[in-house]
Amino acid sequence: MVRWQPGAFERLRSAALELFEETGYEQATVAGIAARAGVTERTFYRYFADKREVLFAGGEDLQRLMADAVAAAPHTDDAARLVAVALDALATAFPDELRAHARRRGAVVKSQPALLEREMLKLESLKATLSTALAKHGVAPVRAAVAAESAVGVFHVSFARWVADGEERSMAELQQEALEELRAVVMWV
Amino acid sequence: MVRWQPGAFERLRSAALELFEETGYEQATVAGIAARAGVTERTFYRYFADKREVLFAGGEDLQRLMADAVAAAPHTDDAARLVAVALDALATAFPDELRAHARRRGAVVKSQPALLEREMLKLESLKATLSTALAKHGVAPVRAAVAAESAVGVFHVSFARWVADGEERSMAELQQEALEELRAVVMWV
DNA sequence: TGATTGATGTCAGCTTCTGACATCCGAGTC
DNA sequence: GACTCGGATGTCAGAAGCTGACATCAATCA
Repeated sequence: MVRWQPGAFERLRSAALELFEETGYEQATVAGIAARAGVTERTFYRYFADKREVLFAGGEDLQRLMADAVAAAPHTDDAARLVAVALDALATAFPDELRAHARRRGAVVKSQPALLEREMLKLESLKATLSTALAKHGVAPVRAAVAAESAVGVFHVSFARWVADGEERSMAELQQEALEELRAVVMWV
Repeated sequence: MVRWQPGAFERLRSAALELFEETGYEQATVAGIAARAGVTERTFYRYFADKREVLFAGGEDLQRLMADAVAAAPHTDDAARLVAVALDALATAFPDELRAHARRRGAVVKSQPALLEREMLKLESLKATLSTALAKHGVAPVRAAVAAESAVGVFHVSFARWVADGEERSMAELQQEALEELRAVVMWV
């Protein structure tokens, strides 16, 4: 009766993840996802820029969370301290309740280079945001850029471990450990 | 007369770069590139997996160069030393003669998120290669992963600067400087 | 009731990318 | 010189991703 039920966005996300799990990313068509969500293909593209993006919606929230945390940090140009603030903020975005869903999503992403590619672009965007945020605190450009690369690198490695089978430690713990490993490497030079 | 001139691969690469510069990446069609190179669209796809890839051919060489250098390094599990070896190897792949071409290519890549995305995937691949190479030397997995993230981060930042307008320093110098900045950040924690 | 606005549907069309098969050129063989 | 064989290319058809333009429907408010 009704032409459209509310929540098309969420329905599309769920439908896509399910279909990707069932048939594989490539086999699943946008038309198929849309049909499962009860809308047309055209509507899919009104919510998501492309087929891949349906798995990456909400990435801006993560950036804003991190950027706000750094911006609100006590005034300092100590890059290391600001990086710690950024990592703490990121950790809060991945509570244990989300791990099960993150694993499902991660399995799909890992299966397809095109999706890994998009994930890397999101991380690059995160790097750029962090670098800018650091620079606003007075960190010199090159130092800010390198710090952002390493910080997001720590996040990336930790996230991969957080999602890995059997892993139970929190993002905060894993990031702490990764950061210590980074220290151990750099100290030795 | 002749059905095909040798060197289709190089002709396609040149034609693509030129056309991208003239009309922009999105406006340029694969058919247009192929026509300019004197070949059909189908042949383009025999050389390059997709439209973007024409700007990234040769990435495997870079990986091999780095992997070989690390593999040939004196036996040690000192990650910092191995990272230095990897960065030195990477620097040799970017002599000043290549800078002009790298700038043209870089301008196109920077103009299009889809291309930036592919570039990030290549860097991710480089990270994976380095992480594996470090692990083969006995570096613990997490440490290897974090070290690879930071090392490729240093490379990335340095490469961006190397290609930037007005920059004249060598990749080796820029990487050295970036590495020192990284040290300064991490030391402070 | 009527106007307005936002979400959706419909449709046409371009482009990317792939599979299948035919064709041509060059190199070696007899 | 004729034959053959393999690699590179051309031809063709078609699926799927994506976009612009325009119509339609439902909720809201005047």
